[in-house]
Order: sequence, then C-alpha cells, then structure tokens
Amino acid sequence: MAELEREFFDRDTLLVARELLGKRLVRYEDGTRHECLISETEAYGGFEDVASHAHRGKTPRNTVMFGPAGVWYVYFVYGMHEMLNVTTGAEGYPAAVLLRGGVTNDGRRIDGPARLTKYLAIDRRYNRLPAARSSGLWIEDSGAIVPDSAVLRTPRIGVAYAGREWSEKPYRFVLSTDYTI
DNA sequence: AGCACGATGCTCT
DNA sequence: GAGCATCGTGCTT
Repeated sequence: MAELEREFFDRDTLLVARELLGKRLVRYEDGTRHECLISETEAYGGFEDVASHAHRGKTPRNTVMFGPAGVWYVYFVYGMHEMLNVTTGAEGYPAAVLLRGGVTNDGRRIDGPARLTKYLAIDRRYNRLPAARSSGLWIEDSGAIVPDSAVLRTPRIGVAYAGREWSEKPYRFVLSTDYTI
C-alpha cells in the first residue's frame, strides 16, 4: 500500500486529522510489522490554539512542532504515557495531529493515546524522526474510503485548562464504531 | 455505568 | 514546585 508522503501532512491540520481516519499506522522492527487502522485523532496547532503545546512559543519539547510536516512528535506525560503525534502544516507553523486510537487486524479497538502507543510499542525514540519507512514508523493508505457519515467530531479530551473557547472546539475526529473497513 | 483517585516523571515557570 | 493532550482500580449508585 502507498506510504503517505510529506505532501499529505503539509496541509491544514484539521484536514489531515480528518483524513488520517482509516489510514494504517505501521511500525516495522526486527522483521515484524505491527499495525492498526487509525480510528481517532485530534488536531492541535497554530499560535492561538491555547490547548496546543506550541501556544506559549518554542521550547525544547515542542520544537519539532515548528519544523516541517510529516515528522513524529512523541512526548511523555503523567509520568508513564507516551503520546504519538505527526507534525502538519508549513515549516515555522507549529501544528500536529495526536493519534488517539486504532483498530487491530482482528477488529479490536484500541481506545486512548497511551493504549495506542503501548500496543505498538512506540516511545520517544521516534521523536523527531520522519513518518516514513526509513524510520520504521509510517502511515499507509489502507484503500478504505471513510465517508463523512462515519466520522464523528467532538471537543478534544483533557484540555479543559485551555478555557471554554478552545477546549470546546470540535477538533477531535472519531471513526464511528459501526463503520467497518 | 460513573466518579474519584493515585501512580509517576518530565517540562517549564 | 505545579501541573500535565492518561489509565486502571476500586468504590458508589
């Protein structure tokens, strides 16, 4: 299947978050493919998005968000969880999509960003690496057509600190449970 | 089924 | 030193 190139990610963050639903996330290591379909995403980005890590400017942690699109941004929270994001948009514009859930090849749903990274054994060693085969972690077009009727939009999870305006924006995209590839 | 809470370490003020 | 883009457990209804 076709690997998603930088051009796919070098677009509006909300569009990328929407279109990542139904795509295949693949990690390849030691001759084994670990993979699942992406079923939940969230868009973070721009200077004004108070919920975004980049809102207060560039720091050592979020620097990768300011770089080119199609690069992994993996960070550690709550003392135990790895969060997987892909950068989007033009260089200099800080934005990324958080991958929050997947569906395994046997149809099991992996709900939650920490569960997703745990399932695929993804951690900070992928931070700053390209979302490409060369890094061993990439995203493929699965061939699935995901119609708008199968996509739910809701506010983002766990960002109440950002205030009502930004925590209530419908920047979370979920593949409805009755949709099967 | 839903809420409260503790775990645990890194990041930035 | 505070708080976090979370999750599992254990308790209440």
